[in-house]
Amino acid sequence: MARNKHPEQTVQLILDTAAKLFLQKGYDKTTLQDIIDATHLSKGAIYHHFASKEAILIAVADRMGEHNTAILAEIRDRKGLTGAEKLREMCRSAVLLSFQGGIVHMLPFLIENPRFMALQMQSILEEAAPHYALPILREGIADGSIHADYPEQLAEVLLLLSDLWLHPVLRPSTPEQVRARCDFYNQFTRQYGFELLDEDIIDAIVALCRT
Amino acid sequence: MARNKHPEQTVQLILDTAAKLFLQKGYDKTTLQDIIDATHLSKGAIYHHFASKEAILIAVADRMGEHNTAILAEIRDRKGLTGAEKLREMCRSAVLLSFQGGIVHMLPFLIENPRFMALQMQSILEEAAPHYALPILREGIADGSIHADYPEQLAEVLLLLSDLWLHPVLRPSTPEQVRARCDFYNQFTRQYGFELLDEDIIDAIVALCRT
DNA sequence: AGATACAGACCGGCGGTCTGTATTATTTTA
DNA sequence: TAAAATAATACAGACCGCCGGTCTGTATCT
Repeated sequence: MARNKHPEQTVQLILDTAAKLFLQKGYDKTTLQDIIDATHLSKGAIYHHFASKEAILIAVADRMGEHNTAILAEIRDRKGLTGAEKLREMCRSAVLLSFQGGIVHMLPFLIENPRFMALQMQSILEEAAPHYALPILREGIADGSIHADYPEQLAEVLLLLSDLWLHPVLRPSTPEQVRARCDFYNQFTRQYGFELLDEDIIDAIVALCRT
Repeated sequence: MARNKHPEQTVQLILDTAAKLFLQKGYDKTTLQDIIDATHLSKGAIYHHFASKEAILIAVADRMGEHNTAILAEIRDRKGLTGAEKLREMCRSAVLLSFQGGIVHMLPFLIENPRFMALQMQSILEEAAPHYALPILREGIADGSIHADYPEQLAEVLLLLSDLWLHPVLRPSTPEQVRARCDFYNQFTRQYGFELLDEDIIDAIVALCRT
Protein backbone atom coordinates (compact mmCIF):
# COMPACT_ATOMS: atom_id res chain seq x y z
CA MET A 1 0.00 0.00 0.00
CA ALA A 2 1.37 3.39 -0.90
CA ARG A 3 0.34 6.85 -1.91
CA ASN A 4 -3.04 6.70 -0.26
CA LYS A 5 -5.40 9.16 -1.91
CA HIS A 6 -6.96 10.23 1.36
CA PRO A 7 -4.14 10.66 3.90
CA GLU A 8 -6.45 12.77 6.09
CA GLN A 9 -8.37 9.61 6.82
CA THR A 10 -5.17 8.04 8.07
CA VAL A 11 -4.58 11.05 10.31
CA GLN A 12 -8.11 10.80 11.66
CA LEU A 13 -7.67 7.07 12.24
CA ILE A 14 -4.51 7.69 14.21
CA LEU A 15 -6.16 10.47 16.20
CA ASP A 16 -9.31 8.48 16.97
CA THR A 17 -7.36 5.38 17.93
CA ALA A 18 -4.84 7.30 20.02
CA ALA A 19 -7.59 9.21 21.84
CA LYS A 20 -9.32 5.95 22.69
CA LEU A 21 -6.12 4.31 23.88
CA PHE A 22 -4.92 7.34 25.86
CA LEU A 23 -8.31 7.33 27.52
CA GLN A 24 -8.23 3.64 28.34
CA LYS A 25 -4.64 3.23 29.46
CA GLY A 26 -3.28 6.73 29.89
CA TYR A 27 -0.68 8.42 27.72
CA ASP A 28 2.44 7.00 29.31
CA LYS A 29 1.24 3.43 29.28
CA THR A 30 0.06 3.62 25.70
CA THR A 31 2.96 2.58 23.48
CA LEU A 32 3.37 3.26 19.81
CA GLN A 33 3.13 -0.48 19.33
CA ASP A 34 -0.38 -0.32 20.79
CA ILE A 35 -1.36 2.31 18.24
CA ILE A 36 0.29 0.32 15.47
CA ASP A 37 -1.57 -2.84 16.46
CA ALA A 38 -4.92 -1.06 16.77
CA THR A 39 -4.65 0.87 13.51
CA HIS A 40 -2.85 -1.84 11.50
CA LEU A 41 -0.56 0.88 10.28
CA SER A 42 3.21 0.85 10.32
CA LYS A 43 5.55 2.90 12.44
CA GLY A 44 6.60 4.77 9.34
CA ALA A 45 3.01 5.74 8.55
CA ILE A 46 2.48 7.24 11.98
CA TYR A 47 5.78 9.07 12.03
CA HIS A 48 5.06 10.34 8.55
CA HIS A 49 2.03 12.23 9.85
CA PHE A 50 3.23 13.07 13.36
CA ALA A 51 6.66 14.19 14.49
CA SER A 52 6.47 12.37 17.81
CA LYS A 53 4.18 10.58 20.22
CA GLU A 54 3.72 13.84 22.08
CA ALA A 55 2.56 15.53 18.86
CA ILE A 56 -0.28 13.00 18.71
CA LEU A 57 -1.22 13.87 22.29
CA ILE A 58 -1.29 17.57 21.51
CA ALA A 59 -3.38 17.03 18.39
CA VAL A 60 -5.88 15.00 20.42
CA ALA A 61 -6.01 17.73 23.05
CA ASP A 62 -6.52 20.41 20.42
CA ARG A 63 -9.49 18.64 18.91
CA MET A 64 -11.15 18.40 22.30
CA GLY A 65 -10.37 22.00 23.13
CA GLU A 66 -11.88 23.25 19.87
CA HIS A 67 -15.05 21.34 20.57
CA ASN A 68 -15.43 22.91 23.98
CA THR A 69 -14.57 26.37 22.76
CA ALA A 70 -17.18 26.22 20.00
CA ILE A 71 -19.90 25.47 22.51
CA LEU A 72 -18.79 28.22 24.89
CA ALA A 73 -18.69 30.73 22.05
CA GLU A 74 -22.16 29.78 20.86
CA ILE A 75 -23.65 30.46 24.29
CA ARG A 76 -21.69 33.65 24.77
CA ASP A 77 -23.07 35.07 21.52
CA ARG A 78 -26.65 33.96 22.04
CA LYS A 79 -29.20 36.83 22.10
CA GLY A 80 -32.02 37.67 24.47
CA LEU A 81 -30.53 36.23 27.66
CA THR A 82 -29.24 37.99 30.74
CA GLY A 83 -25.71 37.37 31.89
CA ALA A 84 -26.90 35.19 34.73
CA GLU A 85 -29.01 33.13 32.34
CA LYS A 86 -26.08 32.65 29.99
CA LEU A 87 -23.97 31.44 32.87
CA ARG A 88 -26.66 28.95 33.75
CA GLU A 89 -26.82 27.80 30.13
CA MET A 90 -23.05 27.43 30.02
CA CYS A 91 -23.17 25.33 33.12
CA ARG A 92 -26.04 23.24 31.78
CA SER A 93 -24.23 22.61 28.50
CA ALA A 94 -21.02 21.69 30.27
CA VAL A 95 -22.83 19.14 32.39
CA LEU A 96 -24.84 17.64 29.52
CA LEU A 97 -21.77 17.59 27.31
CA SER A 98 -19.86 15.80 29.99
CA PHE A 99 -22.63 13.34 30.36
CA GLN A 100 -23.44 12.58 26.73
CA GLY A 101 -20.08 13.12 25.11
CA GLY A 102 -18.17 11.00 27.54
CA ILE A 103 -15.95 13.88 28.53
CA VAL A 104 -16.48 12.93 32.13
CA HIS A 105 -14.68 9.71 31.41
CA MET A 106 -11.85 11.67 29.96
CA LEU A 107 -11.34 13.83 33.00
CA PRO A 108 -9.36 11.26 34.98
CA PHE A 109 -7.18 10.86 31.94
CA LEU A 110 -6.78 14.61 31.61
CA ILE A 111 -5.88 15.08 35.23
CA GLU A 112 -3.60 12.10 35.40
CA ASN A 113 -1.71 13.45 32.46
CA PRO A 114 0.63 16.29 33.34
CA ARG A 115 0.71 17.85 29.92
CA PHE A 116 -3.05 17.82 29.61
CA MET A 117 -3.44 19.11 33.13
CA ALA A 118 -1.18 22.04 32.36
CA LEU A 119 -3.00 22.67 29.09
CA GLN A 120 -6.37 22.50 30.79
CA MET A 121 -5.34 24.87 33.58
CA GLN A 122 -3.81 27.21 31.07
CA SER A 123 -6.92 27.11 28.87
CA ILE A 124 -9.12 27.87 31.87
CA LEU A 125 -7.00 30.73 33.15
CA GLU A 126 -5.95 32.20 29.81
CA GLU A 127 -8.81 31.26 27.49
CA ALA A 128 -12.07 30.26 29.13
CA ALA A 129 -11.95 32.72 32.03
CA PRO A 130 -10.95 35.94 30.21
CA HIS A 131 -12.62 35.23 26.85
CA TYR A 132 -15.85 33.49 27.82
CA ALA A 133 -16.79 33.57 31.51
CA LEU A 134 -15.56 37.13 32.08
CA PRO A 135 -17.50 38.77 29.19
CA ILE A 136 -20.64 37.00 30.36
CA LEU A 137 -20.06 38.19 33.90
CA ARG A 138 -19.61 41.74 32.64
CA GLU A 139 -22.82 41.40 30.65
CA GLY A 140 -24.57 40.25 33.78
CA ILE A 141 -23.17 43.20 35.72
CA ALA A 142 -24.33 45.56 32.96
CA ASP A 143 -27.84 44.14 32.80
CA GLY A 144 -28.10 44.01 36.59
CA SER A 145 -28.46 40.24 36.89
CA ILE A 146 -25.04 39.93 38.55
CA HIS A 147 -23.17 42.23 40.91
CA ALA A 148 -19.53 41.31 41.50
CA ASP A 149 -16.66 43.53 42.65
CA TYR A 150 -13.94 41.27 41.23
CA PRO A 151 -15.35 39.63 38.10
CA GLU A 152 -11.88 38.45 36.98
CA GLN A 153 -11.39 36.42 40.13
CA LEU A 154 -14.98 35.25 40.18
CA ALA A 155 -14.68 33.90 36.63
CA GLU A 156 -11.62 31.88 37.57
CA VAL A 157 -13.18 30.56 40.73
CA LEU A 158 -16.35 29.52 38.94
CA LEU A 159 -14.45 27.63 36.29
CA LEU A 160 -11.89 26.06 38.60
CA LEU A 161 -14.51 24.90 41.05
CA SER A 162 -16.90 23.59 38.42
CA ASP A 163 -14.01 21.72 36.94
CA LEU A 164 -13.00 20.27 40.25
CA TRP A 165 -16.31 19.01 41.51
CA LEU A 166 -17.22 17.63 38.13
CA HIS A 167 -14.37 15.22 38.48
CA PRO A 168 -15.91 11.96 39.64
CA VAL A 169 -12.67 10.07 40.06
CA LEU A 170 -10.89 12.48 42.33
CA ARG A 171 -14.13 13.10 44.15
CA PRO A 172 -16.22 9.97 44.45
CA SER A 173 -19.31 11.16 46.26
CA THR A 174 -22.71 10.08 47.45
CA PRO A 175 -25.76 11.84 45.97
CA GLU A 176 -26.22 13.66 49.28
CA GLN A 177 -22.68 15.03 49.16
CA VAL A 178 -23.17 16.12 45.58
CA ARG A 179 -26.38 17.95 46.47
CA ALA A 180 -24.68 19.61 49.43
CA ARG A 181 -21.93 20.80 47.12
CA CYS A 182 -24.47 22.17 44.68
CA ASP A 183 -26.21 23.98 47.54
CA PHE A 184 -22.93 25.46 48.64
CA TYR A 185 -22.21 26.51 45.10
CA ASN A 186 -25.58 28.24 44.82
CA GLN A 187 -25.03 29.92 48.17
CA PHE A 188 -21.69 31.13 46.86
CA THR A 189 -23.09 32.60 43.68
CA ARG A 190 -26.17 34.00 45.42
CA GLN A 191 -24.07 36.73 47.00
CA TYR A 192 -23.43 37.91 43.44
CA GLY A 193 -27.14 38.08 42.74
CA PHE A 194 -27.75 34.87 40.85
CA GLU A 195 -28.14 31.14 41.28
CA LEU A 196 -25.99 29.08 38.97
CA LEU A 197 -27.64 25.70 39.35
CA ASP A 198 -31.33 24.99 38.89
CA GLU A 199 -32.99 21.74 39.93
CA ASP A 200 -32.62 20.10 36.53
CA ILE A 201 -28.89 20.65 36.38
CA ILE A 202 -28.45 19.42 39.91
CA ASP A 203 -30.34 16.23 39.04
CA ALA A 204 -28.14 15.76 35.99
CA ILE A 205 -24.99 16.23 38.07
CA VAL A 206 -26.19 13.75 40.65
CA ALA A 207 -26.94 11.20 37.93
CA LEU A 208 -23.55 11.89 36.40
CA CYS A 209 -21.65 11.31 39.60
CA ARG A 210 -23.34 7.98 40.15
CA THR A 211 -21.81 6.43 37.03
CA MET B 1 32.57 -2.14 49.46
CA ALA B 2 30.03 -4.42 51.09
CA ARG B 3 27.92 -4.83 54.18
CA ASN B 4 27.78 -1.17 55.06
CA LYS B 5 27.09 -0.79 58.77
CA HIS B 6 24.71 2.15 58.26
CA PRO B 7 22.46 1.30 55.33
CA GLU B 8 19.95 3.96 56.46
CA GLN B 9 22.48 6.58 55.44
CA THR B 10 22.48 5.08 51.97
CA VAL B 11 18.69 5.28 51.88
CA GLN B 12 18.80 8.90 52.97
CA LEU B 13 21.44 9.66 50.36
CA ILE B 14 19.26 8.17 47.65
CA LEU B 15 16.20 10.04 48.90
CA ASP B 16 17.97 13.38 49.19
CA THR B 17 19.61 13.04 45.80
CA ALA B 18 16.44 11.84 44.09
CA ALA B 19 14.39 14.67 45.61
CA LYS B 20 16.89 17.20 44.35
CA LEU B 21 16.99 15.70 40.87
CA PHE B 22 13.21 15.25 40.61
CA LEU B 23 12.93 18.90 41.56
CA GLN B 24 15.48 20.07 39.01
CA LYS B 25 14.53 17.95 36.04
CA GLY B 26 11.20 16.37 36.84
CA TYR B 27 10.53 12.72 37.59
CA ASP B 28 10.24 11.44 34.04
CA LYS B 29 13.40 13.13 32.83
CA THR B 30 15.43 11.97 35.80
CA THR B 31 16.98 8.63 34.90
CA LEU B 32 18.34 6.05 37.26
CA GLN B 33 21.71 6.73 35.70
CA ASP B 34 21.41 10.34 36.92
CA ILE B 35 20.84 9.09 40.46
CA ILE B 36 23.69 6.61 40.12
CA ASP B 37 26.07 9.31 38.90
CA ALA B 38 25.06 11.77 41.60
CA THR B 39 25.25 9.29 44.49
CA HIS B 40 28.24 7.28 43.21
CA LEU B 41 26.26 4.18 44.09
CA SER B 42 25.58 1.21 41.85
CA LYS B 43 22.30 0.16 40.31
CA GLY B 44 22.29 -2.84 42.60
CA ALA B 45 22.59 -0.64 45.67
CA ILE B 46 19.58 1.44 44.70
CA TYR B 47 17.45 -1.54 43.74
CA HIS B 48 18.44 -3.23 46.97
CA HIS B 49 16.73 -0.47 48.96
CA PHE B 50 13.91 0.43 46.56
CA ALA B 51 11.75 -1.87 44.50
CA SER B 52 11.45 0.56 41.61
CA LYS B 53 12.00 4.11 40.50
CA GLU B 54 8.42 4.86 41.40
CA ALA B 55 9.02 3.60 44.94
CA ILE B 56 11.68 6.29 45.32
CA LEU B 57 9.17 8.90 44.16
CA ILE B 58 6.59 7.74 46.67
CA ALA B 59 9.13 7.73 49.48
CA VAL B 60 10.12 11.29 48.61
CA ALA B 61 6.46 12.34 48.54
CA ASP B 62 5.81 10.70 51.89
CA ARG B 63 8.63 12.59 53.56
CA MET B 64 7.26 15.88 52.29
CA GLY B 65 3.72 15.01 53.30
CA GLU B 66 4.79 14.16 56.83
CA HIS B 67 6.53 17.48 57.16
CA ASN B 68 3.44 19.40 56.09
CA THR B 69 1.13 17.35 58.27
CA ALA B 70 3.26 17.96 61.34
CA ILE B 71 3.00 21.70 60.89
CA LEU B 72 -0.76 21.59 60.33
CA ALA B 73 -1.25 19.44 63.42
CA GLU B 74 0.83 21.78 65.57
CA ILE B 75 -1.33 24.75 64.66
CA ARG B 76 -4.56 22.80 65.05
CA ASP B 77 -3.62 21.83 68.61
CA ARG B 78 -2.34 25.24 69.67
CA LYS B 79 -4.20 26.73 72.63
CA GLY B 80 -5.66 30.17 73.22
CA LEU B 81 -6.60 31.03 69.64
CA THR B 82 -9.99 31.36 68.03
CA GLY B 83 -10.78 29.26 64.99
CA ALA B 84 -10.41 32.24 62.70
CA GLU B 85 -7.02 33.04 64.21
CA LYS B 86 -5.86 29.46 63.75
CA LEU B 87 -6.89 29.59 60.10
CA ARG B 88 -4.88 32.76 59.72
CA GLU B 89 -1.89 31.10 61.38
CA MET B 90 -2.24 28.07 59.14
CA CYS B 91 -2.25 30.30 56.13
CA ARG B 92 0.70 32.33 57.38
CA SER B 93 2.72 29.17 58.04
CA ALA B 94 1.89 27.76 54.65
CA VAL B 95 3.09 30.90 52.95
CA LEU B 96 6.26 31.24 55.02
CA LEU B 97 7.00 27.55 54.64
CA SER B 98 6.60 27.84 50.92
CA PHE B 99 8.89 30.80 50.88
CA GLN B 100 11.67 29.64 53.17
CA GLY B 101 11.57 25.91 52.62
CA GLY B 102 11.59 26.11 48.87
CA ILE B 103 8.31 24.28 48.62
CA VAL B 104 7.18 26.86 46.12
CA HIS B 105 9.88 25.64 43.82
CA MET B 106 8.58 22.14 44.24
CA LEU B 107 5.04 22.99 43.23
CA PRO B 108 5.66 22.98 39.51
CA PHE B 109 7.28 19.62 39.96
CA LEU B 110 4.36 18.39 42.01
CA ILE B 111 1.78 19.59 39.54
CA GLU B 112 3.67 18.43 36.50
CA ASN B 113 3.84 15.00 38.00
CA PRO B 114 0.61 13.08 37.71
CA ARG B 115 1.23 10.80 40.63
CA PHE B 116 2.11 13.67 42.93
CA MET B 117 -0.82 15.68 41.68
CA ALA B 118 -3.19 12.84 42.48
CA LEU B 119 -1.54 12.36 45.88
CA GLN B 120 -1.76 16.06 46.62
CA MET B 121 -5.42 16.31 45.63
CA GLN B 122 -6.19 13.21 47.58
CA SER B 123 -4.35 14.48 50.62
CA ILE B 124 -6.21 17.78 50.47
CA LEU B 125 -9.64 16.21 50.07
CA GLU B 126 -9.17 13.20 52.33
CA GLU B 127 -6.59 14.41 54.85
CA ALA B 128 -6.08 18.13 55.11
CA ALA B 129 -9.70 19.17 54.64
CA PRO B 130 -11.48 16.71 56.98
CA HIS B 131 -8.72 16.34 59.60
CA TYR B 132 -7.24 19.82 59.82
CA ALA B 133 -9.19 22.61 58.13
CA LEU B 134 -12.62 21.24 59.07
CA PRO B 135 -11.97 20.88 62.84
CA ILE B 136 -10.61 24.41 62.91
CA LEU B 137 -13.64 25.68 61.04
CA ARG B 138 -15.90 23.92 63.54
CA GLU B 139 -13.89 25.46 66.39
CA GLY B 140 -14.40 28.84 64.80
CA ILE B 141 -18.12 28.20 64.47
CA ALA B 142 -18.25 27.13 68.12
CA ASP B 143 -16.35 30.16 69.41
CA GLY B 144 -18.31 32.51 67.14
CA SER B 145 -15.39 33.71 65.05
CA ILE B 146 -16.73 31.95 61.95
CA HIS B 147 -20.27 31.29 60.75
CA ALA B 148 -20.54 28.86 57.83
CA ASP B 149 -23.50 26.75 56.79
CA TYR B 150 -21.40 24.21 54.87
CA PRO B 151 -18.06 23.94 56.66
CA GLU B 152 -17.13 20.78 54.72
CA GLN B 153 -17.34 22.54 51.39
CA LEU B 154 -15.76 25.69 52.74
CA ALA B 155 -12.75 23.74 54.01
CA GLU B 156 -12.21 22.20 50.60
CA VAL B 157 -12.61 25.48 48.79
CA LEU B 158 -10.18 27.25 51.12
CA LEU B 159 -7.53 24.60 50.61
CA LEU B 160 -8.02 24.14 46.90
CA LEU B 161 -7.97 27.84 46.22
CA SER B 162 -5.02 28.56 48.46
CA ASP B 163 -3.21 25.77 46.72
CA LEU B 164 -4.03 27.13 43.32
CA TRP B 165 -3.12 30.74 43.74
CA LEU B 166 0.04 29.86 45.57
CA HIS B 167 1.27 28.27 42.42
CA PRO B 168 3.50 30.78 40.71
CA VAL B 169 4.20 28.76 37.62
CA LEU B 170 0.63 28.07 36.55
CA ARG B 171 -0.31 31.57 37.57
CA PRO B 172 2.43 34.05 36.79
CA SER B 173 1.03 37.31 38.05
CA THR B 174 1.87 40.93 38.59
CA PRO B 175 1.86 42.26 42.17
CA GLU B 176 -1.40 44.10 41.40
CA GLN B 177 -3.09 40.90 40.28
CA VAL B 178 -1.88 39.10 43.36
CA ARG B 179 -3.25 41.82 45.63
CA ALA B 180 -6.56 41.76 43.79
CA ARG B 181 -6.75 38.02 44.34
CA CYS B 182 -5.99 38.45 48.02
CA ASP B 183 -8.73 41.09 48.25
CA PHE B 184 -11.16 38.76 46.57
CA TYR B 185 -10.16 36.01 48.91
CA ASN B 186 -10.75 38.21 51.94
CA GLN B 187 -14.09 39.31 50.55
CA PHE B 188 -14.96 35.67 50.11
CA THR B 189 -14.10 34.70 53.66
CA ARG B 190 -15.63 37.88 55.12
CA GLN B 191 -19.10 36.50 54.49
CA TYR B 192 -18.16 33.77 56.97
CA GLY B 193 -17.22 36.34 59.55
CA PHE B 194 -13.45 36.45 59.28
CA GLU B 195 -10.62 37.72 57.14
CA LEU B 196 -8.07 35.12 56.20
CA LEU B 197 -5.26 37.35 55.01
CA ASP B 198 -3.72 40.19 56.97
CA GLU B 199 -1.37 42.76 55.48
CA ASP B 200 1.79 40.89 56.43
CA ILE B 201 0.72 37.69 54.73
CA ILE B 202 -0.35 39.56 51.63
CA ASP B 203 3.06 41.23 51.45
CA ALA B 204 4.73 37.85 51.82
CA ILE B 205 2.60 36.37 49.04
CA VAL B 206 3.39 39.26 46.75
CA ALA B 207 7.10 38.87 47.43
CA LEU B 208 6.78 35.15 46.87
CA CYS B 209 5.10 35.51 43.51
CA ARG B 210 7.81 37.82 42.30
CA THR B 211 10.56 35.19 42.54
C1' DA C 1 11.61 13.14 -12.12
C1' DG C 2 10.17 14.36 -7.99
C1' DA C 3 7.01 14.38 -4.23
C1' DT C 4 4.01 11.63 -1.34
C1' DA C 5 2.60 7.79 1.64
C1' DC C 6 3.90 4.51 3.58
C1' DA C 7 6.90 -0.18 5.33
C1' DG C 8 9.98 -2.03 8.57
C1' DA C 9 14.90 -2.89 10.01
C1' DC C 10 17.64 -0.66 13.19
C1' DC C 11 19.48 2.14 17.30
C1' DG C 12 20.53 4.20 21.85
C1' DG C 13 18.74 4.48 26.22
C1' DC C 14 15.59 3.37 29.73
C1' DG C 15 13.68 0.71 33.83
C1' DG C 16 14.29 -3.54 35.74
C1' DT C 17 16.48 -8.35 36.61
C1' DC C 18 19.92 -11.55 37.80
C1' DT C 19 24.08 -13.40 39.18
C1' DG C 20 28.20 -12.70 41.70
C1' DT C 21 30.97 -11.15 45.85
C1' DA C 22 32.66 -9.22 50.07
C1' DT C 23 31.48 -8.47 54.68
C1' DT C 24 28.91 -9.23 58.87
C1' DA C 25 25.68 -11.85 61.88
C1' DT C 26 24.04 -16.12 63.55
C1' DT C 27 24.00 -20.77 64.38
C1' DT C 28 26.18 -25.15 64.86
C1' DT C 29 29.50 -28.08 66.35
C1' DA C 30 33.85 -29.94 69.01
C1' DT D 1 33.49 -21.43 74.76
C1' DA D 2 35.95 -20.93 70.62
C1' DA D 3 36.21 -22.08 66.05
C1' DA D 4 33.86 -23.43 61.97
C1' DA D 5 29.85 -23.46 59.04
C1' DT D 6 25.95 -21.18 57.38
C1' DA D 7 22.97 -17.59 56.46
C1' DA D 8 21.82 -12.96 55.68
C1' DT D 9 23.05 -8.31 54.28
C1' DA D 10 24.77 -4.65 51.21
C1' DC D 11 26.11 -3.92 47.51
C1' DA D 12 28.46 -4.33 42.15
C1' DG D 13 27.62 -4.54 37.40
C1' DA D 14 26.65 -7.41 33.20
C1' DC D 15 22.56 -8.28 30.94
C1' DC D 16 17.63 -8.07 28.95
C1' DG D 17 13.38 -6.56 26.74
C1' DC D 18 11.01 -2.75 25.31
C1' DC D 19 10.18 1.95 24.02
C1' DG D 20 10.43 6.25 21.34
C1' DG D 21 12.62 7.70 17.46
C1' DT D 22 15.51 7.38 12.99
C1' DC D 23 16.73 5.93 8.55
C1' DT D 24 16.62 3.65 4.35
C1' DG D 25 13.88 1.50 0.95
C1' DT D 26 9.75 1.22 -2.17
C1' DA D 27 5.41 1.73 -4.50
C1' DT D 28 2.30 5.08 -6.26
C1' DC D 29 0.82 9.42 -7.57
C1' DT D 30 1.48 14.22 -9.91
